[in-house]
Amino acid sequence: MSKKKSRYAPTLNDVARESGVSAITVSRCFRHPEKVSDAVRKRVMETVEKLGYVPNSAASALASRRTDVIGLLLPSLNNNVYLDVVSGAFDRAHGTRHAIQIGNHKYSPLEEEKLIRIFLQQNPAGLIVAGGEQTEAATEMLREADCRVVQIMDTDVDPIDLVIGLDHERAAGEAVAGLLARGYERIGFLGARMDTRSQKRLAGYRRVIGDSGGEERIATSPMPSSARLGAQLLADLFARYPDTDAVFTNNDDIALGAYLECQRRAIRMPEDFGIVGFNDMDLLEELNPSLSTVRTDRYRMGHDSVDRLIALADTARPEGAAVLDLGHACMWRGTTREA
Amino acid sequence: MSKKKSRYAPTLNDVARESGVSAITVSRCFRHPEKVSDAVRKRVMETVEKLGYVPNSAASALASRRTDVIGLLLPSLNNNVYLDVVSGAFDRAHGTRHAIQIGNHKYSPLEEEKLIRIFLQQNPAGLIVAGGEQTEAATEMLREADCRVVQIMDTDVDPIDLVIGLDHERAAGEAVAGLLARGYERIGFLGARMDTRSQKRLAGYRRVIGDSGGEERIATSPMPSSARLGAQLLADLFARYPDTDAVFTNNDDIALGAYLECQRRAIRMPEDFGIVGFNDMDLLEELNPSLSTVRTDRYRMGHDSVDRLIALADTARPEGAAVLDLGHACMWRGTTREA
DNA sequence: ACCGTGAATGATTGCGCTGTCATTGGCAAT
DNA sequence: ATTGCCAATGACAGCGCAATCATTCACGGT
Repeated sequence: MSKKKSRYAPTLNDVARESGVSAITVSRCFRHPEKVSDAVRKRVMETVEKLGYVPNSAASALASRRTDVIGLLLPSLNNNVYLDVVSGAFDRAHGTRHAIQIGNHKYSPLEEEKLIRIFLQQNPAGLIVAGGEQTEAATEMLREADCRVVQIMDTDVDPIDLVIGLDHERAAGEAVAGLLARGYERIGFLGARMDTRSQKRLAGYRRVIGDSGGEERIATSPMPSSARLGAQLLADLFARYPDTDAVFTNNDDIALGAYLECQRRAIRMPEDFGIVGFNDMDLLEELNPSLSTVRTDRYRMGHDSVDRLIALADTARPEGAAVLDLGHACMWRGTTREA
Repeated sequence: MSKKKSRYAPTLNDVARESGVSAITVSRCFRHPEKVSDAVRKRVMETVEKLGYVPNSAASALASRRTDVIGLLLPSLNNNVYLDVVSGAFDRAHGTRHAIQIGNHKYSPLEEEKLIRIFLQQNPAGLIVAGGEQTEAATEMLREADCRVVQIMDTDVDPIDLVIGLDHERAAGEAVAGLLARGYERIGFLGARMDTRSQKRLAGYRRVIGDSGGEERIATSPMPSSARLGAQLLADLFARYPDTDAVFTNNDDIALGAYLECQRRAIRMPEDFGIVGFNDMDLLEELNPSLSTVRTDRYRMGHDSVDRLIALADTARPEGAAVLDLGHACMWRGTTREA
């Protein structure tokens, strides 16, 4: 046993010799099992078990010009929203031969373009990109890509193969309309890290407020979301619009901050003030009163996009791109009055 | 030209031809830049830029029997604790040629063993494993592995190359001792998902309670942590020990649940009841009163383990394994009295 | 008996890169 | 001038696998 090298790692050839078949037959047992007779496959698989053979993915990738890697490009890893996506993606990939490779571009389109180039160069089995803020070059690469691409989070992006997301503008609009329906009249918007999705939520807020003839009351910050920032934004909003009686927030972190700021100011919820968050993080349902919010199914976005990519792997680009709207659900809970 | 294919993807040879050097020299510019003269390297790198060349990692891995992948084996992806580790690991790997490959074994040692086998077979640049609950076979594989292994989270594991973590038993003991020092006398323990780390925290609780001559008051559940479960566990504890005046909890989710249950029961914190959580999730500092907890540096565990692995890649197993204790910090905040 | 058919299996080749060893040439010490 | 040495660069082979094409063989229809 040398100090280095897992030297006895068996190869395809070892398995083939041991099972009395040719190497390619062993290969087929993994890649195209339907092309091998049951008897042979069983024998080969027993040898595989016995020797502890694990295919060398580098060799496989080199020979077939195709890896089993599904790339998952995200704008952040500091956010529960994306953790849910990751979790769904990994759950679906688990037990398949596919691996998920995460890339984090930190909301930088240039960084994203770089990652897309690197990922595509490795011939992935598929690619999942979050959000539709790519550079032109990146979009072009995705269009030309030799693998299927799933765009997640938003539905209103320029589709390539498949889009799985929701309509943030509509979801926000519905939440704000729900506040109006519940008798709140002077509704504000709190938002942090105003990326495109946040912009869309703001647009939904504006549309509904505009339609209702109400006044826009907006407090935003380019900083990343946090509860602390949420409290500051609400304080800011109150400073400018003291009679605000409800807020719709960009996400649940901000909502929690606003919620706690209300508690500090002894503002009664839902009687005198309403809050609606966005995303439905588990924790916040437990508060008293519990937080009203808009539920989005991030787990399923991750899960289903991997599911579709596995199904679509090795297929040609479909004629028309499909858009899967997973929708949303307004969860009216304790921080808003009854309708 | 086939119907698809990132067709003009340039290879090493293209770069070599274009720069007027041999292929191996281009290779060296990437793998061993110090062995190439500055002039040549500059010229080659310009060509690389010009052609948009990206090395084919499969070919590189096959030829060198070494990938640039650092495996990160985690017991869960539904938990902020591990998200922080992931985040730190990705941040450190960003911009290097190394990629992080996550594996999620969902607290199953058998699954972990399988993942370790698969990962090692790909000749990773390094491996990070969380927790010390491996099967014997898994431990053996890690010991024989042809790459450096970093064990994170705990410090009291049987070390292989490098351990980066903290002493959960000690941290818990300190937290409980802190509660005693703050005048709480009938202290309970709430715990969910009693994995080894939770067991260690429980052991720390027991030690300190035992030393103080107090009575053990323990409510645990095998279920995954959640705020809801925390509330239930506290209710359970009160049912059995109505005079409990403080709890140390397994983690912050449980602590939040206990906190909210106290609010529902109108129990005053910190006067009549103390709570100390574990992990220091950002959100909970914002509560009123803010949650006392034990801060642990998960981000740094992820970050530093990648950092060390990059430094140690291609080195032999060191003689003595090193243990890096990142320590912890008891954050005495609003849910506990002054000392 | 003959052929055609198709399922099962095998032989060959090369994917793109890097380890190894060989070669070149410049320079300091003799 | 000669030697030895080292830095810089190159030629070649082969990593482990799968695409491609070739071969074998059983079987049913005529």
